[in-house]
Amino acid sequence: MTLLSTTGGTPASSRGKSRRTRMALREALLALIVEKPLEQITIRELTAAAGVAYATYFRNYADKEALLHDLVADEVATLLALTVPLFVTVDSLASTRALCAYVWERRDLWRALLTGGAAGAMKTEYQRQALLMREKQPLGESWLPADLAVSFCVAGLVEILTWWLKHEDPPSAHDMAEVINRLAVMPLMQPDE
Amino acid sequence: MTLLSTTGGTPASSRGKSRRTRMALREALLALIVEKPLEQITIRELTAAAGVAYATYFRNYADKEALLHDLVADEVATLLALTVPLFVTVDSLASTRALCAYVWERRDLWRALLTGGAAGAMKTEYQRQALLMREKQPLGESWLPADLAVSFCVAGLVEILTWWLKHEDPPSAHDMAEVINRLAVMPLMQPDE
DNA sequence: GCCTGAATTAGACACTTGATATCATATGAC
DNA sequence: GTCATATGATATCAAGTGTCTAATTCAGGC
Repeated sequence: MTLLSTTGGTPASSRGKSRRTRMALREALLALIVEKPLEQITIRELTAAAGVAYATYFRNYADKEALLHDLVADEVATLLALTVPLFVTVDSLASTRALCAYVWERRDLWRALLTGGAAGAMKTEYQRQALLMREKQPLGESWLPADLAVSFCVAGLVEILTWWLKHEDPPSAHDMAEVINRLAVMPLMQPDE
Repeated sequence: MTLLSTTGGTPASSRGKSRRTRMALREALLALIVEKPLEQITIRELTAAAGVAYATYFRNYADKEALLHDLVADEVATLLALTVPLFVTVDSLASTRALCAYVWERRDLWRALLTGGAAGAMKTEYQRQALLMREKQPLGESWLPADLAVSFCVAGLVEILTWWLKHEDPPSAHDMAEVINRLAVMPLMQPDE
């Protein structure tokens, strides 16, 4: 079920020791990224938190950005799979509720990724994957350019979800689905004249 | 001791040499930020591009972030003054057109700030100032929380403007005003039932 | 249970960069 | 011209990245 990182460089041995190393690094980064952006996290403190030697980091990742990208890309793929139905289904509100339910269910993870120092990377990767998806499955004609629609929708989604998970007394997933639908989904539809 | 010559706030020197230094640094940063984010710009390369000594940078700005913040805060204040009318006027579309006309008129500046490495700082500062503005002039009750409305609107505005200025064959300001109004302004209004 | 190769460890190392300090020089206001 | 002030040029420190080497550990096949 878990999508493994698709970092090409390492041979088939990625099931042994180095897999555990990478998992430890990912979890350590996830814990650190909650409080500060990547630039303020040193590789030394990251490896210390993961219980891994400093030099080992560079045998698994080329630089500091590579690990964050790995982590973010995997999780975004899951989120994107729940985002696509918003626009290919007839009942968009139901799909939006499913999306919110999932985010709420894993709110610890998404709070870390969205409200912490990975927010920028999240939006960038989300948009990148969403634009790739659009090319595969082109939507019908619309009153606004398709890539603008994608960029706006993703940016709005990230913004609203971030606000939600940052809030100390957060509204229910049901209410948030209403907000998302009204702000980031419905406005993209063809205006009926 | 004349009040006029040594006006409070900035020392009398801000009309002389150091003013020219700061202007040179701002323009150099503006040129460099087009291609890469602030983290990848070294102060040594910045001062070289500005034609000033390395140490001089720190006599004018506390650290690396200060210059970018200075630059961004000034321009954002101008943009925000044109953003507020979108929500306090009856004819929001007319205000949106004025906003777009201004951005188009100064498109070189805004292309540098929005499509380059300052995009993140732009959004952050735009939202920060907009939230301050909201506290001074509280809007009426709405179906969604005021701070979420501000965050979403600013994020959407930045996203759409960025797309516009990145585009090689950009639509007219008039058309973009229509898009902005439909995506980032109207959806926030009270739904009529 | 042992062997073998791949991965990790630990430490030192060169290099880049942010930020500070010092002193001589140049500039602009009066 | 004088004088306060800003700048130029340079040295320096601290911190962090990325590389390298040799010794060590570990997983899995025999």
